[in-house]
Amino acid sequence: MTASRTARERVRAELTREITDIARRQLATEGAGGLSLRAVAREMGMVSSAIYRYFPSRDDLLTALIIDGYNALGEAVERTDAASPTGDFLGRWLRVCHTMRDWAVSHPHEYALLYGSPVPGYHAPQDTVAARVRDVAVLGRILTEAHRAGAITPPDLGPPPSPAVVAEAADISALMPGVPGEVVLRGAIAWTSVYGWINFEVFGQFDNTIEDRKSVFDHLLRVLAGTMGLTR
Amino acid sequence: MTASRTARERVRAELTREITDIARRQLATEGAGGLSLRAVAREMGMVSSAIYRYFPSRDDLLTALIIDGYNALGEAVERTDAASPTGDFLGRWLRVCHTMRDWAVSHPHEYALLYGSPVPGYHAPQDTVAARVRDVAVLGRILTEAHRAGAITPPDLGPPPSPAVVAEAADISALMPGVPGEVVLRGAIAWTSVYGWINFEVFGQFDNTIEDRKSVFDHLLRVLAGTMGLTR
DNA sequence: AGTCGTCAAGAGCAGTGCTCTCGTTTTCTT
DNA sequence: AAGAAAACGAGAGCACTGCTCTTGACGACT
Repeated sequence: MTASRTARERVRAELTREITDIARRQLATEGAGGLSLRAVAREMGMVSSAIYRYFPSRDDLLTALIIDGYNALGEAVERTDAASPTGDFLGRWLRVCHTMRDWAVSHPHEYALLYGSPVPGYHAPQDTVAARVRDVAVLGRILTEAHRAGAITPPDLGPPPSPAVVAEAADISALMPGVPGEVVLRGAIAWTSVYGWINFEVFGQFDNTIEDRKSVFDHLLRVLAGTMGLTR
Repeated sequence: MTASRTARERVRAELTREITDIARRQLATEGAGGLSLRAVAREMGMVSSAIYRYFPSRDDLLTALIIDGYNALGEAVERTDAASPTGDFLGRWLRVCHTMRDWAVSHPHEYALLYGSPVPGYHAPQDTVAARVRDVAVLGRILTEAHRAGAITPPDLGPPPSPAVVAEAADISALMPGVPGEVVLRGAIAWTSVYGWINFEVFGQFDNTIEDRKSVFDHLLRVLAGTMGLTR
């Protein structure tokens, strides 16, 4: 009985997947604004209204693509970290961040969907949060393990954060049990710096200014490791 | 003679200004994607095709808004720095960056136009570069003057940058004559970190995570000052 | 076997950027 | 001052978008 029901659901799942695949291809070439439900339908040989059986609106399609994007990025990062020697904390930090940058550079439009300006009229639903934290969770794990191994000694770079500021980062601290608040904040700073760089690079702010961006990015990562006090 | 000619050009300039004003208001409420030439024309009591006498395409209107945005941000930053005591380099750094963040938070859609993902199908023409460097020029001035005053002693945060990496930042170095390459790079890193934070904040990445963002941002700025070696 | 839900298709609505044409008005030239 | 030239607003129209509603056919469950 489930077989027949599955028969229908299978073709439905397949069509849903085909829609997202075509949409992702359109997204990669045209960008988020150029994503057109009618064009997707045309490419599938369907009529435009039929798409709405699978995605109630354009925003729902975008949401699916966003979740897929977070998962693709998160999976790439997780795989990189899993392939690294556990005790090489500095190396893990460098490789993980390079993976993030590589992914962003090779998927600029998808990256823009995740970390660029929100699409007009679109507000991300809660469904995305689970997939969104995969990359920051990896950083948290690296810092936590490095701290346990005594590989973190943050340098003195000015006045320590006030308890109120430390408290503000409580949600991030939850990802790094046992790590002191100052180190958590340094990690968050490094995190925003990395994405700040990637944003600038992907969105063209370095055009005609910096050419060998991977090398400068690598230097950025090492300076950030220094500010976090990640020594090995 | 110029009076009569000016008569027409004056009304033209006035209408052009009215168009950009209405467009900016639309941009502020709807975002870049919701900017509609027809809606602007409607609000002016014109017919849509008349707008094209003033802006050949929607992209040209966007370009005008982008240039205006860079100038508004740059002017705010310059005014802040001009009002600060010249020798208070750390204070200038803090105030200038807070001004940038304040502007971004209070003009999120305009900010998104400047530093978010590029508008679909839109490629910034060269006209924007002159206005775009006003804020980074201010940072360059602060660092240059601080360096001359001996207020910069960058801490050791790992291996120094290779000559090749320093050479990549030549265009940025040109803004800071006499400043050593390592400091220039630290400055560029701080710069990308600041905008990385602002991006995260404006684009909603800190929602339900960090509440008192100004305070944490202030801490970020002080850590970055320490990274640059800006001590006073 | 009959009923009910799912589906693709088509027409249609309101909106968009943009083009072209047509009189009118203003400016420049002779 | 008169005529040529340029600029202008209005209107119709094209191709496109997201989305809704209805219709008729097919497949699934009682």
